[in-house]
Amino acid sequence: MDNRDSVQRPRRVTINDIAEATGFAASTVSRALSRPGRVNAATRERIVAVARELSYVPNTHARALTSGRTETVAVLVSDVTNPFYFGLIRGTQHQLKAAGYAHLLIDTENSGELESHVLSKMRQSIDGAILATSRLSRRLLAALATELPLVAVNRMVRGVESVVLDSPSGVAQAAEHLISLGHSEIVYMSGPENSWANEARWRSLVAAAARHGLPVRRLGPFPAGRMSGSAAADALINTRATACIAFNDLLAIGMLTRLRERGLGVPGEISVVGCDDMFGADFCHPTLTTLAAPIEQAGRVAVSMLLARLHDSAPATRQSAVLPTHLIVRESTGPAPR
Amino acid sequence: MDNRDSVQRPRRVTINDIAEATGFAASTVSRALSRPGRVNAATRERIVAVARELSYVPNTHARALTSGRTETVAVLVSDVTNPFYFGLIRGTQHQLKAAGYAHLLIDTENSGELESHVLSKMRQSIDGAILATSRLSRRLLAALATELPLVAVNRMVRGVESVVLDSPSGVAQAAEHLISLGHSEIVYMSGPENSWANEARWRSLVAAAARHGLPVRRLGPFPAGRMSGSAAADALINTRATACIAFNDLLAIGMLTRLRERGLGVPGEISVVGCDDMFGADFCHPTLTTLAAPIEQAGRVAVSMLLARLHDSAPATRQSAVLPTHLIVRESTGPAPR
DNA sequence: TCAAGGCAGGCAAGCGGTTGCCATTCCTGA
DNA sequence: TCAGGAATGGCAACCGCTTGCCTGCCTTGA
Repeated sequence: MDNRDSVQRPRRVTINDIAEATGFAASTVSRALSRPGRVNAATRERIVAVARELSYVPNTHARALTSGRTETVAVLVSDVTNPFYFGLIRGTQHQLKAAGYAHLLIDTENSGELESHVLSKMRQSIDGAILATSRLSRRLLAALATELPLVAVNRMVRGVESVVLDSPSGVAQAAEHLISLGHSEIVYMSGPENSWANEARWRSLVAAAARHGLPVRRLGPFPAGRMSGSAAADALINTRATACIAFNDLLAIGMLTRLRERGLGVPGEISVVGCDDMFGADFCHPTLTTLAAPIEQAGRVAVSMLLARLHDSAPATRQSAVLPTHLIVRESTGPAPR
Repeated sequence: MDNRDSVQRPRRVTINDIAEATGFAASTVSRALSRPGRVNAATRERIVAVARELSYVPNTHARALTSGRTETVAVLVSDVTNPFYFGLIRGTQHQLKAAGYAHLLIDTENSGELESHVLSKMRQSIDGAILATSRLSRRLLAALATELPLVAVNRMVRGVESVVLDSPSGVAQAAEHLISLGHSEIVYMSGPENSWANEARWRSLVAAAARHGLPVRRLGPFPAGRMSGSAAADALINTRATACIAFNDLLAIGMLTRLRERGLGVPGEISVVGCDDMFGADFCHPTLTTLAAPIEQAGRVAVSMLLARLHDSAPATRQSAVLPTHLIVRESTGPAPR
């Protein structure tokens, strides 16, 4: 077969080359390499040695084709360039690499449609998927989970394994913090409506404020980007409230910029709390008080759960893991103005 | 074949199902789907209709196995969580998605070894690769390029297609800027030694300073992370210089933090210029004067070059593309102290 | 001593496509 | 009228690996 590429890819060494070199059948080579117990130890050693010598690399596609296993896990995030995902990407990546799995990172661009489309299209090329902040409906998510091993991050749905960050307790901490600083009303700057985390945060703020008999208000929804910060800040100023908790740090940082533009002092006149402690929260100005989430760990845990599911045929031991969050107080919060 | 997974993956529809349903041979179906010109228009329409009806999804692995094409491009970055890569990731992603290619993002963890290892292991699963800031040696890079279509970003090597950012002119602009502010010595805060961009920037700074008969100095190397900023700042303070250009924004932002800790005013006492205009450069404190690079565009261009290479059997029309950079002046630079 | 069973290895049938080559059919121009 | 060729479709051989099943042989234990 001639190759019209300018590039000549040298023929790769296959299992058959090893078979020929060792005198064993290809099937034996295959077993020696992927099912150690099935062949004689001496045979295996021999085969492994020759394989190494020829620098054999198994062909993923051939393997996937017959076995159905691809040793690949997809990680779906709604926006790769949202720094919030850093930790997640990092965590999943490490854990997957350690387990010898490939890491397929997919940006779903905040679209549930794209998300499910990708998932169905990819079904044959991945062993499982980790969905970070899925935009899918409960029903759809549950349905997908029956077709493909899935772990959701920051999304809790019956029938779907998940790892979630304990925002409720974190938001409660944030609320207490603001209340202890003398703020008498807390405004929640809402993120995208189809975000589970957004609703979870809002609900826990409502609950926390209720415990203190304080009013809360919700503004938004705002797209979860820095750009939305301006609109959010303007809306906040308009309420004359002195403290807010923003859906995430991106939004909070955007607000900080706008508040300064409009001459409002933070934390002098307004206190701002973010969520996620993402990259940048510690060097923006003023530095941001925020809810730190162990998101990298979440990634690791999610991978562990998924792999456990893939390896043991047993169904999940636990349906979901909850990771603690805690408040990091920086410069953006202070006493309420008198 | 029974399936011991708790999950039942329904048998997927194959090309044969379509063949059966339409009465054509599998080969015809295959052609209708992947080589439109090769079959009668009516036939193709019929087949495509049935395929859609059965919601047929071609099996990537089977296809890759026979054709060698995987419709997948790997994008290697030295650290996914370095915001500098945001634009690159985004740009490559869009362009690849538009072309129907899958985007395999790989973190090489700053290791050339890992980089070449991944590349050789992946050879059969990808059609080509885009190497962002490769840590590979010239020789190795050139060798790899003969085995696999490659486009390097921010790295120029004979025999390897590349898209580079015109740092020389950018650094020159930065130098002029500092000089015009009255600074009489510019210090370069060096990044990793094995970074091509690092050397390129240093060389152009030397050249620019020489044109003005001014001295330059180089400190470092410092790892390209925010953490290294402290060491860099301390080293800078020690030189008593009043202006520096940092290898990248990450380093510059790290320095800003440390300089403030040590009570040095920026830009009052020291001016700092970063490189890349990455996420955060516009909201750190003070906001960072930096060299903006159209990195997202670089990603797009890199993908275009690679795809052109993959599609036309013709060798590259141009070996490398150079993208302009420009200085964005923000708050971190100011007149030299008298 | 011999049946039963375990171990190790080989055979061959795929997995789901792609593609070189061949057979038909029909069109074209001399 | 007929050779030559384009258009269209089918056949079958793979691609590289996995795996169900079979065979031969060696252990074991009654």
